[in-house]
Amino acid sequence: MNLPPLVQTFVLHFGEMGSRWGINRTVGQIYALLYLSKAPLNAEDIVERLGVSRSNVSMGLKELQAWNLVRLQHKPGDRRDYFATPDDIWQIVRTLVEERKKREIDPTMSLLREVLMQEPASPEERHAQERMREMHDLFELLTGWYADVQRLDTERLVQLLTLGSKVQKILEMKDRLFVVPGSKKNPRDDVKDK
Amino acid sequence: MNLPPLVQTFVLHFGEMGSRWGINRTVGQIYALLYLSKAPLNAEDIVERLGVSRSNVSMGLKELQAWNLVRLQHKPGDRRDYFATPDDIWQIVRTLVEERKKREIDPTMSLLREVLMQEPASPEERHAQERMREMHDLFELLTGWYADVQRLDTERLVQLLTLGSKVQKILEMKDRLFVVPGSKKNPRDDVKDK
DNA sequence: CCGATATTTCAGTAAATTCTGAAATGTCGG
DNA sequence: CCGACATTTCAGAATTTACTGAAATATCGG
Repeated sequence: MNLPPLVQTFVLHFGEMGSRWGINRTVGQIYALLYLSKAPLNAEDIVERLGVSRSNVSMGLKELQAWNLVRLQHKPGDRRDYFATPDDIWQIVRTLVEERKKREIDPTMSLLREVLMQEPASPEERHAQERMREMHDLFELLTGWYADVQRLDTERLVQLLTLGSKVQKILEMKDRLFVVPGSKKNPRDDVKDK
Repeated sequence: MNLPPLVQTFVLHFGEMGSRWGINRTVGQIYALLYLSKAPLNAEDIVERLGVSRSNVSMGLKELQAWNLVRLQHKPGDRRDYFATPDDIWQIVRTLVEERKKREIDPTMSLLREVLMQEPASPEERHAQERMREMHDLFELLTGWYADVQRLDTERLVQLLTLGSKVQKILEMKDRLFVVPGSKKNPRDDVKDK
């Protein structure tokens, strides 16, 4: 491996982290390398820097492309393929979440919906179905939230995340401001909330 | 494998999904089984239902315990260990997120902080460091949001998630209500935002 | 302390995955 | 169409991970 020490540390770490996800070490390393690189790299560049075989790099790049995590580019007068990650890290996050949803959540939801249609043949199955229903509803809530938030532009998304749970406070404020006339919200209700 | 069809479908699916995470098939299956089960199960129960070796189950349970994903219980007059998942699915989510953070995000943040302290020895390293800084800041924002939200009780958390990005609307409303006196916000600013 | 039962450990094997080199395929300029 | 270069494919090798059975360890009631 032929990399500046600082880069190498990061690349090795992401190789290991990749293993903890479904992603293999080389793919993790390729991605990390591209992420840190100023200019796009071609396959041969990657081979030299990571010290793995050409075919391995080819497969790794193919996988990263399947995940929409790298962009293929070309230089004029050079017919090799160059690869880069998006400059905007938020775009990376969006892609990652989107792809994991597509591969993990969506199929699970299909399966849950299907199984929930069936008639339980025993109390045991009835209970199992209830549990699956809980999971289904949870995923629905989370994906609904995601679908909603995902549409925000980055600036607003950051705003929202920075707020965190302080949103609650604003909500409560809103509730106080727009009391339905006649509901006569009792100020002492606050005590209960504590 | 000796399971009601409906349960088996789910268990097999989670075995496969487990593989896509760092978790191996058997561990995924054990967890799925416990999740669906009404009563706690002992190791021998799991062996019978999944048709894997006793030692494999032992290791799998150990791993699930290390993840805090299962609770160990005992029945009076029975010295075998019984295992169950929390009844509250939100508790499960919280544990999962917490543990993944501990294993993946926290070590990555340490590494990033460490590498960011070093002096870049070349323009290449300087750029790499900038990229790492972006990642660091991103993670900081996300973990900050998480730390904040994680404290909410489940009811409020669900409220927040149900709202999704509608929070934005409320924020804008708040901004309009509490304009700093003298700032004279121009209504035409809205046009720019579009 | 003993025997019965439960769990864990671990060395060896099985299985799955990752990686490589060589060959095949694709693509360009001339 | 050819030759040079680029990329992909793929069978087998290397490595890693998962799994098993047997032995070791632990814990209980008596």
